Amino acid sequence: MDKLIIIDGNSIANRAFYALPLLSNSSGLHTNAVFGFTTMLLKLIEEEKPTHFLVAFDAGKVTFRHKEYTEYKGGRAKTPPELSEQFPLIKELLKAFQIPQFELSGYEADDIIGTLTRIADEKGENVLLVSGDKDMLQLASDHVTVAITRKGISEVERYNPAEIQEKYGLSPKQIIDLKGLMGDTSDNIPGIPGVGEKTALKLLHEYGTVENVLDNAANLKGKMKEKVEEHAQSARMSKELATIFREVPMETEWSSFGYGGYDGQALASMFRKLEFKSLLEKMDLGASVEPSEPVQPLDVQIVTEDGIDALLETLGDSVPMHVEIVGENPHHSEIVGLSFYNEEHAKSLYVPFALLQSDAGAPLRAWLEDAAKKKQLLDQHRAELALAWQGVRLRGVDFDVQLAAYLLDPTDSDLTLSGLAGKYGLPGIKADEEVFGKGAKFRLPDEAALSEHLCRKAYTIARAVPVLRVELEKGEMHRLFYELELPLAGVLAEMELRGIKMDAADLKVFGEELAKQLDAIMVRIYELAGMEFNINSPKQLGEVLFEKLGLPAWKKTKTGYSTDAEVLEKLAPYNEVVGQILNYRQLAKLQSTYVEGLLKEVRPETGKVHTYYRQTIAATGRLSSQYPNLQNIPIRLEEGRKIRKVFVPSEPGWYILAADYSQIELRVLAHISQDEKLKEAFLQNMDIHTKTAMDVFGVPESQVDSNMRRQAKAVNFGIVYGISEYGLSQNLDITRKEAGAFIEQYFAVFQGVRKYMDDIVKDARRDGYVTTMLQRRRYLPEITASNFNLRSFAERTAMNTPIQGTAADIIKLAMVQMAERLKSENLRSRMLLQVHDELVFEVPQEELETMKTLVPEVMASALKLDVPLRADVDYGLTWYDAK
DNA sequence: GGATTCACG
DNA sequence: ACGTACGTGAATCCT
Repeated sequence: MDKLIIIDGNSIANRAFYALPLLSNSSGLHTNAVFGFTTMLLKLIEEEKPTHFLVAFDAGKVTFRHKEYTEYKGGRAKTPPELSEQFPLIKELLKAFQIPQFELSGYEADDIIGTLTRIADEKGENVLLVSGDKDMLQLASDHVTVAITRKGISEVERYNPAEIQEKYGLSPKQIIDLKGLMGDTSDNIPGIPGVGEKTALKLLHEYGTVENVLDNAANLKGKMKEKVEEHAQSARMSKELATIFREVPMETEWSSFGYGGYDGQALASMFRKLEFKSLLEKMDLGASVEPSEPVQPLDVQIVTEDGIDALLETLGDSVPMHVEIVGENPHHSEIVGLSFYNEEHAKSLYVPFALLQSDAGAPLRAWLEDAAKKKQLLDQHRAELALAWQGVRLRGVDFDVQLAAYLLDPTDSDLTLSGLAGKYGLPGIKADEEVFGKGAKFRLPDEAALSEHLCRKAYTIARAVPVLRVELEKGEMHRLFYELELPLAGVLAEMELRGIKMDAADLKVFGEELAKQLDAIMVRIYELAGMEFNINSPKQLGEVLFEKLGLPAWKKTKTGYSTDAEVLEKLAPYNEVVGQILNYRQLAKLQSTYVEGLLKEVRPETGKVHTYYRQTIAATGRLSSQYPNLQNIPIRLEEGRKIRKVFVPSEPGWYILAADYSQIELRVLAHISQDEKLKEAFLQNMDIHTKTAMDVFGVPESQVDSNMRRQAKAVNFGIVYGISEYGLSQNLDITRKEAGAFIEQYFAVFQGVRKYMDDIVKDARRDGYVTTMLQRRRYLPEITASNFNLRSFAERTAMNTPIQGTAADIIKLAMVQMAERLKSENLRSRMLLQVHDELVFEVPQEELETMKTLVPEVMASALKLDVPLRADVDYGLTWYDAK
């Protein structure tokens, strides 16, 4: 038997658009409605296996309904451009799916659908009608099932006449009467004012139709009677408007809706354009790529003991390769094996890790360590760490696919090979998840499947390298890549492998003291609250504070009361318990994250922690740090700052030396904006917040008090973050108007900064991206959004990224240069940590004097700006003392 | 796994 | 009218 699926195109597109976050691909095309539409189509094809398929769209703006009622659909918000621009994409998508589309000028999709379902009814063919609009229920019949989307788009609720009867106690036809009485705000259909679904249902259960309700108005009572009598005409018209017209004149050949499946090639190319990577993979369309890149079966050879010599010969002087590592933290992970691809002979080679580590593997290990043998990898940093822990020092990497892809789009969250293959039109490759499974289900497959997959990786890297190389050139990021990021990867690995020594015993003692204090505070909190509860649970805490103790709740989160520090500080005067909770929170944080968290990461053999700097995470070009994060060790509050006392030199008689840039972001801003006043402040080496206070408040230095300086400092922060009145007012706890006055006053003085802020936003709109001084790039597709919030966010990002990103460029330069200097000057001092604007070293006593000058000198001269860069240095026996 | 909170620059 | 300061990672709770 035939089965026709009809989709209410406009309705489903709308549903998808509002149900999903505003996705966009890297060229700024919005894709959320298309994505939602696609998932729905795939699901329907898979689950329903339709023999016939059709999508109906509204055509034109004026329909016969407007002639009868000019207000029809008036007051409806205009379709946002982010959605309008997706309709052509949806239509293109449907072509790839080979699903017929239907629209007729002067009629809405509803009417086309109404007519088609009538015809199907008459022919006795089965129809599944999919819409987001409950009005469609009027079309349900023995042959027509109506599926209405609910919450989001993935789920639908199906209705046949019996189910409508069950849920509403109405027949499908009575759905029209329901709307006649209720009206519909979204279509501007009035109905009877004051009659909602409940009342309407009650009336219909009693009287059956609108007409009958009106005829029996006299039997109604009180207010209801008045309303019905007064709006009788409105109810009749509303019913008429709500009635789907089922006699649209159209030529219908049932066979023209026949569905024979989608065009895989067309769909794959569509998904690539839209960057629907997950769908490409899920449908295994990654394989059906552009004709220029057909998937080649690989000639895989698993290398054995006596094959090593031949392998080395095949590898030659330059080869794409892959190191398969299991585990998140490369400082303790397992290596599965290595794979290589030889372009010339189209040969793939797989080396199990055990072979590499055996005696027979020695020549290959030497080859890996030979800097003259060039290698191209995905994530050399990770490979280098994992291999180093196994005693093999990887050298000679001259291209890194992951690092390159990060520079091309630092916001790309999927820098795996299968992700990049989808994005850059490379031959398809399975996602690791598909081969290994994930979480508890992770398993290595048999060696044949394993070697095939890993060799496919090396092969994909081979295909990726030339593509990414060209893209880097196009974006003028080749120097950033070859001269900065690639060398930096090696510098980072060196720092991380070295690790930093911790006094674990001392940390334990600190933790024991914390535990005592926490115990005491906890007892006191229970006493003051009059009950025991989990202080760590914001939910329970909220109930205690705002319900039991009745404190005023003024800020909410998605799930309930907010209990963050800002709220608690305002509540502190009301009840002693609040201060105790703040205190508890502070110490609990130290205990769990810094004492227990750090102790877990200390290597018992060496007493060191080895952080893992991530070079491809932050959208601005900064590094991030994991396992443990050593970029957020407490410093602002003395209690927490004490944690820094356990970071000590790894050798007796050595010191910790730390140097941090002074106001690097504002100096960068002075340079980029060329603002005369700001440049002058730094050229004269003034305290920038005091100077800002003088200029903003118009007073001499002697009259700047600490409060004025504090406010000026907040304004400077705001400037760097991409200022908004609202943000500044929140930060300073002042009104928006006052914040606005500050900002205006600031810009009146720093006019070059104002011009920069205006220009950078315009540039971002024109180009779709912003760049740092070293050409690091960040795309901002939402800069043209019609949604105020999204657009504002993108504008602030446009202002902030060149500043934060250039500062990141500078300290990265300093790190690479510093590593070179330590080596060239035969210094024993070691660079250990980077904290965004600070570098930390361990230094033998006899090098203290040298390093005290060298480090600030290298940092200050890393990049030449039109204002001086300055780094302050200090040293001591612990990180705490190097302040 | 999302939400909340809080540590850093 | 709209309602967020920019960039991160980790611990904890709870659905």
